[in-house]
Formats: sequence, structure tokens, C-alpha cells
Amino acid sequence: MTQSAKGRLPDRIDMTILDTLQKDGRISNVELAKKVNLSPSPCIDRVRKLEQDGFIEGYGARLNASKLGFGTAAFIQVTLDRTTGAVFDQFRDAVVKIPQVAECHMVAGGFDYLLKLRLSSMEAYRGVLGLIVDLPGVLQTHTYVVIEQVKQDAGLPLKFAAAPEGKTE
Amino acid sequence: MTQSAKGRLPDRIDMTILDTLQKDGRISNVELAKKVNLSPSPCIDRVRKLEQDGFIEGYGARLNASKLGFGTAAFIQVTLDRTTGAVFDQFRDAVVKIPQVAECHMVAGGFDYLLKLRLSSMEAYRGVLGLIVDLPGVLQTHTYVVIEQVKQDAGLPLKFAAAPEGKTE
DNA sequence: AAACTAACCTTATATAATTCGGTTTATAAA
DNA sequence: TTTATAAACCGAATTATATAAGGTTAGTTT
Repeated sequence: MTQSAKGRLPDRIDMTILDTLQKDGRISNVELAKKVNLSPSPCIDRVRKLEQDGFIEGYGARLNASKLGFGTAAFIQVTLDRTTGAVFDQFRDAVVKIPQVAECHMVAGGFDYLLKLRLSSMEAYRGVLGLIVDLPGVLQTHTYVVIEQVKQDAGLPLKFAAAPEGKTE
Repeated sequence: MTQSAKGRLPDRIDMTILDTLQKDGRISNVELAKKVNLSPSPCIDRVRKLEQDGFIEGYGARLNASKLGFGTAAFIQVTLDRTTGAVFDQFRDAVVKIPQVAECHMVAGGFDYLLKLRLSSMEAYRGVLGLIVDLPGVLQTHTYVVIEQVKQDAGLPLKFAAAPEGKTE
């Protein structure tokens, strides 16, 4: 078996579909089909296949954070005390449960985890920071408050995609 | 004028709609209406209003970055030389044009900008870093490569939303 | 209490999604 | 090169959904 078990790799048309849906997830199948020069039937077949093969994980509305009371964002660097390996698991299990933690990344190069928080205010920040400091294994933290969102949540630059396994066109 | 010019504030039903669409942006209006105990007509009226009032900015497919050749992520801290105020503008204008820069935040507390990159490989990282170092005003950078995505792109925790201006229920 | 407004429901119409059978095109084997 | 096979595609029919219009209720204001 030289290739992934289910389905073939996305071709150029699939890439256009993905890029289009990434930007407008509620485009009608009829419109999408026009855009990729297909009739509706094979177009929706491709979309379903992309969903089933896991290239599309879901669809979501992009909400305006500021207008909904989440105008404040902050990044928190977290360093753990590595007494045991289980510390990492405990920290991860606990941190993902905090709703205000929008992202959590384990990183290399200076500290252990980088968290992105979405908050309503600095008061809310103070509350959440209290939670994080008390999480298992946390040694120290450093916060960077976001002053201005210059660019956010840009989609995947599919034009620059490396072919996942073999020929993509 | 004590309140925002157009439209009223989202009530509890609107919040449920927003939270639902955030998680499933392609839910049919019929299903959505059932979920919030409305008939389809007032439900879609509310959705349209939320769109027009800017609470919903758009819809998009969530793509699997790894399967599409963007398995590598990295954060880059950027410090500028503040010779002039225009340096900030120049840097911002230039950095937003780099497709691999998924996010760019101006932050307080140690450095100036925090960038999030989505990349296909470390080779790609090397190329993009070269671009960033050469951007106008860049004094120094520090990179943190993401080892593991513990939590990513969690939606807004609307249950914890502060009422934007007044009564939200 | 009456008038007004806003939100809602029901029904009818238009549009889109989905399914199915058949055709073309590409791929592989003989 | 020819033939067999599979994949992708198209068009038409069906089903479901979105959209629009008219009327009703509930809440507010005067």
C-alpha cells in the first residue's frame, strides 16, 4: 500500500473548493459548482469526499469578538516544574477545560506552553490568570496583552501548500 | 442616543443561535429553528440581523492543516527599532501580506509583535523567517516552534460573555 | 383603554440539495 | 492497438430547504 487507504489526494479542483469554502463556508453548492466549472452533482460529491476524508473538519460562523464582549486578548507563557512527566498531562487536561483559553500550544525554546486567551476585560483576565497559576505544575507565567490585532485567523495559504504525499495536480 | 444606532442587542435566543452557528456553520435554518424553539421565519430573520449588525462576520470551513501540508506552526516574537512611528505602519503593511503569517498581534510587555506562522516544513520556516527579518524596522526576532497543539481555535465562550452594553437577557 | 410596535406563526412560492441513470473520459490490461 | 474497467461527470427528477407575504399575538407607550 503506497498511498493512504481511503480516497485519493486532492487535485487542483479540490484545492479550489477548499479555498472557496474556507472563505465562504455557506456558499451554495450551485455557486460553488459554477466557480470550479462543474455541474452541481460532482461538485457536491467532491465536497462530501473532502469531508469524509478529513480535509474539511467542519464549518463555523466567524463571530465578532469585540461586539460580543471579548474585546481583550492576551498571550500567556507558562513554565512548568518538570518533577515528573505526568505534570504535563495534568496541566494539559486542566487547561483545555478553561473556556477562556482559546489556544494552547506546547512549544520549544524557552518555556513550555503558550496560551491565547479571549477575555471580556482586564478584570476577567485577573480571574483567569488566578486559575492558570493554580494549575498543577505551573512554575511561572508571563503575560503579553494584545494591544492591536493586525492580522487574525487568516486561512491556510493553500497556494503555498506542499503536496501532502505525491502528485497534487 | 444611549444605544448603538442599528438594531437591538442580542438576547438569549440570539446567543444560542450564535453559539450554534459558531460550532456548525452549515446547519440548516430548519434545524436551527428547532434548536431555539422558533419557526423558521423568525429564526432566519434573527440570523440575517446578526449578520447585518456585524455579530456574524462570515462563515468558513475548518480545514485540517496537517493533511493539507501545514503541519508545522511557529510563533515569532518581533522587536522593532523605534526610530520613527512610521516604522510600525511599514512593518504592519508588509507583514500582513505574507501568506504564511496566520496571525499578527501588537503586544505590550517585552517585545512589539507576536506572529503565528503556518508552515509546511522547517525548510519553509527558514524561507519565511528570511522574509520577516528583512521587513522594515525589524531589530530582532525569537522563534518558538510548536511541538503539540493542545487546544486550538476554540470558539468564543459565549456563556462567559459580558453584556456588551446593557441587559443581555 | 387604545394605538402602536415587535416578534412570531402559517402558508405559498422559489431556490437549492440530493438522488439516479446514463455518458464520457481516463486508466490499465491484453 | 484494442479491449476492459473504473472513475468522474452531466442532466433530469425528486426532495428538502430558503425565502417572502399576510395575519396574529404579546408587549409598550400614550
